[in-house]
Amino acid sequence: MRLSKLFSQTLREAPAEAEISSHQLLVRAGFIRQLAAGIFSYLPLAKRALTKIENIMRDEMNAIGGQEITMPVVHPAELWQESERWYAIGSEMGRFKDKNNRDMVLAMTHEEVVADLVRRDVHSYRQLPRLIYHIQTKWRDDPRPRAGLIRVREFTMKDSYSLDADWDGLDKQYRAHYQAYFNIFHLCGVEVIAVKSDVGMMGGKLAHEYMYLTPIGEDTLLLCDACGYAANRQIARFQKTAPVSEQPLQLEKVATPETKTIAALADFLQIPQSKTAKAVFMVAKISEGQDTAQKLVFAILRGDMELNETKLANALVANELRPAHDEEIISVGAVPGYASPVGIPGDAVGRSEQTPLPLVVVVDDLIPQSPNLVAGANEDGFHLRNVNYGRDYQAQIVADIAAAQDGDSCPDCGGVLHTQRGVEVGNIFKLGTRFAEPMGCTYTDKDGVERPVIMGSYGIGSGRLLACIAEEHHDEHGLIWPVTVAPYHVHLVALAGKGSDQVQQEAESIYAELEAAGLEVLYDDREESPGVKFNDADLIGLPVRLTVSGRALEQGGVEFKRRDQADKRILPRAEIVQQVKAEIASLMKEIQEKLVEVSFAD
RNA sequence: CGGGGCGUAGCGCAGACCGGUAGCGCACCGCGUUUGGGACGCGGGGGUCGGCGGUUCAAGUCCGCCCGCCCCGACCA
Repeated sequence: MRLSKLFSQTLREAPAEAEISSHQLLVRAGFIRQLAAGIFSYLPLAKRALTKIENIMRDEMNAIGGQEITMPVVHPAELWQESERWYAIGSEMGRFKDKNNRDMVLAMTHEEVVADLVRRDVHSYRQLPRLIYHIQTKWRDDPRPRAGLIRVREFTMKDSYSLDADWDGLDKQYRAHYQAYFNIFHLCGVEVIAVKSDVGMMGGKLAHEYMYLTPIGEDTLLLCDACGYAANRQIARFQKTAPVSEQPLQLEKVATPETKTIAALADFLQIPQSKTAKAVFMVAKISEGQDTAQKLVFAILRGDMELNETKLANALVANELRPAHDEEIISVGAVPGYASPVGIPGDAVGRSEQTPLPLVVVVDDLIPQSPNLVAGANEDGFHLRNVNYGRDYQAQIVADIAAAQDGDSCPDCGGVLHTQRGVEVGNIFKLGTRFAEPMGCTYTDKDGVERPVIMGSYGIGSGRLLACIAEEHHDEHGLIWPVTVAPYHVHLVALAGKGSDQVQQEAESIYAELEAAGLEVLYDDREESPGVKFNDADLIGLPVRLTVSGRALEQGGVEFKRRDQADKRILPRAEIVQQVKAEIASLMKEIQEKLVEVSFAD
């Protein structure tokens, strides 16, 4: 490809809104252009890199028995109503009506369509197991797209769906993906760790997320160096230190003016925060079939702990959770800043605007073991000493709802947990019968018994992966593509001044030779100064740079430089093709060697 | 959805407080010089100043409403 003909242009300065390196560099190097918030065009260089990423995914999927298909981007709403996700998912789902006024859905993912295909075509155990996958555009109207390609609304994803007759089969396909995904990320030059994750809107039994560790990541992970425990903060467990047991003492009201926070309370009473109870009010939407009930949630934790909303939502089986307004808190008889469940009837009903809201009290599982806590008195300016769970109040739900924090103890080995940020570049889910049951995907087994198909679903976003590669592989001058995903392998720079036809002719013939040898070459044939050409080469970041110049020709060849190394050397004119091929092969080998068997951590 | 910021040429920005002919750098086009790390000279093109409404003799500038984009939070297969 001649740079003079390429549809894109490098920029000296990145748009002001680009903050992270991958975003700035991909824009400056002419890979991507933004159309709207979270919606991007991919120019030729990006398209070529994406195609390589996707082909790596194809190879690995095919290697574990995958068969590529394509499923639609537009789905009839009925399918999503059958799975009930039409009701469970809010504004994130793109909905519109067709010309006949029928509700339609823009695909966020394809479990429903897979289920529909399966129930139409799969009837016998002889048709299982199967693995199908596709690479398709999805739409998720994310409340806040950000960080360039890391978090977008329209994106392309490779997703695969495993279909099995039994749970052992699912386990096999799950483990096959577990390893295949490590292979894909290693081949793309991105180190990841697999962490257990929340199953979220997918439902299902077990899920792992593949996290690329980076400070710009939006997920917080808890990692244990001692035993390797790794989990998304959303579900991370930790060992709670059991408090020293005490005889329950008598309730005692104490005046605590202007102490509406736990910190202020502990300070005022000169007690540790662990001797206080914290009340957090949320409003949960809980779907009951096609109806959605709202409940006012009164969550109680020890004062030294933070609420983990995902754990709370899971304990409630809620699809949505938001902080309660003060009026809603007051409507059940509690006082914001001085609230506690003591004296609030368990069947209390509050009001949100005009709607009655049933109350549900949830306490963290450490609370019943923690005696004589200080909690609010539901009276402005007063707290209660010696509040004891069971004696003074009851909860409908006792569960682990506390967030793990830096320095907490590892749930598996007791070691110290630390937090790190990461970007989720892929995930694998054991769906089980989450979609097969409601959508009627059944097959007949050997004994003539009808059984549900057991499903798994596995996704990798290709654009996000591209961004993570760029994030990982760059320096102050520009991108540094791993050879496996580089849009081209060789950046051929011709430094031909006017009146130096010889350099131009040599460059042209070297370009032709490289192309003829099957090498992928980006040839800078523009009339630009050397500085511009070198800077653009560094910015675009192809693995190998060849410079044809009068100086190099005098030394008998062309100058060779790897983008990831500083040193340069002259390749003899006659050996250019052969040596470049050898270099590319050795770069490929460097990456191939990173492929390792990763032990499966359940 | 809450908090904050920003919309002036393709990109980066000035002009706005204090209303009076819309500017600078880069990029782009032409000619010439230059060619190993973002060259130089001369000439040139490109703007509904995010939109609508208001105030005014006069609005990029003042007022109101709306839209878009970015950041923090909420949310998130």
